[in-house]
Amino acid sequence: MNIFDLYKKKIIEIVEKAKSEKNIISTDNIEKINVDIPPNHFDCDISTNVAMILSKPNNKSPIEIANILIKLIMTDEVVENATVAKPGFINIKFKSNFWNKFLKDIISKNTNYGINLNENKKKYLIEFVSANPTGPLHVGHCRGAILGDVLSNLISFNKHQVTKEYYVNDHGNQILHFTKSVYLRILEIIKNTKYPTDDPNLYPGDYIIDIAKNILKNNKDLDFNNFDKISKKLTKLAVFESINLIKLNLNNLGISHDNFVSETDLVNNKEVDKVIEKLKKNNFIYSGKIKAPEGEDKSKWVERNQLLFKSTDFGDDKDRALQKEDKSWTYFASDVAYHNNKINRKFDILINILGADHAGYIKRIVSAVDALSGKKNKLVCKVSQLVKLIKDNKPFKMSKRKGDYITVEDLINEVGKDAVRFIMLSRSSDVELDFDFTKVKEKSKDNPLYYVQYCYARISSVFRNINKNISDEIKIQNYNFNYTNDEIKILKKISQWPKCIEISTYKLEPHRIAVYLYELSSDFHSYWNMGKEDKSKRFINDNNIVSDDKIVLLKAVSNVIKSGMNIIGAKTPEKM
RNA sequence: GCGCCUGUAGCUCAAUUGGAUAGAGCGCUUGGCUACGGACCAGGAGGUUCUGGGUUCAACUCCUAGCAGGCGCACCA
Repeated sequence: MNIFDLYKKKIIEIVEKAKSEKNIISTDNIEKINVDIPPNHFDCDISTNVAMILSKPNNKSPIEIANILIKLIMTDEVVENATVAKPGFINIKFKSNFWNKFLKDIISKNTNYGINLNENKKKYLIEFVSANPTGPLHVGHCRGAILGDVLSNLISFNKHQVTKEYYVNDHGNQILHFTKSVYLRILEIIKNTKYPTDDPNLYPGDYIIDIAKNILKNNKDLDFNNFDKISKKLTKLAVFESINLIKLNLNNLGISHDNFVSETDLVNNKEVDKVIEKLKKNNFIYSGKIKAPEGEDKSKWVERNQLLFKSTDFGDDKDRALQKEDKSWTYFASDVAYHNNKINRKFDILINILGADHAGYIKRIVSAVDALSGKKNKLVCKVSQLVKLIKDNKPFKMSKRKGDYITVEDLINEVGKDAVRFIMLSRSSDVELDFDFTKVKEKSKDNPLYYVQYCYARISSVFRNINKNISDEIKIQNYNFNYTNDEIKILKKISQWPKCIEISTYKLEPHRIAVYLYELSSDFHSYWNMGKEDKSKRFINDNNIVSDDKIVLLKAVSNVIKSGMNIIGAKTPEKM
């Protein structure tokens, strides 16, 4: 149960009652009230701003309103005490039987505790990674990949339906250069011709050689004498190899997509032509010229007459080109077709995860979705900022020219999948992230993954000591315990879990989960250490028994850590 | 020139969708292992939340004008 939602309803009931008894006149803005967590130094469990909200419509001071309301709040059977604080907050402390009810409920829910069932179930499509299929994933792709995956976990944790999709840009010039690179590596193998290293269009990485070898191995009767004749076939083969490489990388990160949608297929199926027609009909397309941006060297600018989409109608700074000079479609044009395809599949919410370097692309694609759906379909774009790699306090540089960038594989081999996932989520995606190799490998408080896992392992060890398993179901007859303030501190933290889930989902900010788990672990470690001086706070007593109230507490903490780590996609080992 | 993101303790970052006395880790400093797991804990010092204006009972949060850093701004994808 979400005690904040629950008590908000209660407060509204109380306000209605006060109105019917003519103690207050107006309940305007009542939907704006909050039930929140009070700051630590107050000895209470929840607080509400209701008096401040009702102050104006009733033409009374918040303190006056609060004093009227606390009399009614005090009559609630679960309330021990209600007080009014400075600007007009009402602080409420529960009787200890309240926490018993709370615990009984969350223990029965197991790892389902925290699911937000207030919303109607929706169909989500989340597109993420979508890296060019020209080689393995590198660190730059990693953060967005994890962000997308964890958002999917979060959304499906809340019982919505999620489809995870990867858009394969297997069309256009980049792919042509890529195919050419593979081709030249093949020639290098079968004809011993030297691979040109000075052509900046060609891909330098050694993995191209592996792709060439694989293609040769599986296509023994293919004739490689004429590039133009086999380029289409070769592109298909090379992209296939590349995507397999990427799938492997993703797999090692614990990520799997439901669909891979091919750009070439969209073009071949004439979906681009169709969507252009649709936009033309609705008057969003014209033939015109784009002006050079201010402040840049305009001498090299070539003005061309081309097919443009009126993205400025939707707030973009310029209209966007759909067709190249040779009349082939631009990347944007086929992406518009792809998004039309998404709209036709009737999702409620579309989400795209993009890297910081593509942030400038958002307005035009959102504009396209607005135009195509008549603003009925919403596309939400989430940007993940750069990751700065640091080793021994020095930045770690990669050179794209040499193709010596650090791959996802390198990263996982160095620090492990779970650490990569947890660290990438430990900060808001809006800020650049320092990924410090040295620290991530440390097994200390510097490393939040271990800190949280250690908490779970400690709980496991208690169960192990009494010959039980942490995942065993527990059966308690009567929830009739008296928790101390130190224990209630942990319970209060646990009570915030549904709120954490709700906000993380609403704002698409999964880092809040990592932060929360760290804080919960901190509260737990703190309590654990109290047991050193105060035996009553140890979980296992002198007779090697764990009392029921402590079992329940342990179980509640471990359930939340378990489900949080499930969402993040990191393991919770019972021993470390 | 324009757009997006960021600016909070010496450093790296949080801050409950506008709440009360802005919190963690690292670093500095004092203390705690015969211990249910010390991969841990308790205490101390450290702040004009980049600046100015505005909205609000209430602003790190929203609006506005600046400053600084990052990313981007053609038919690349």
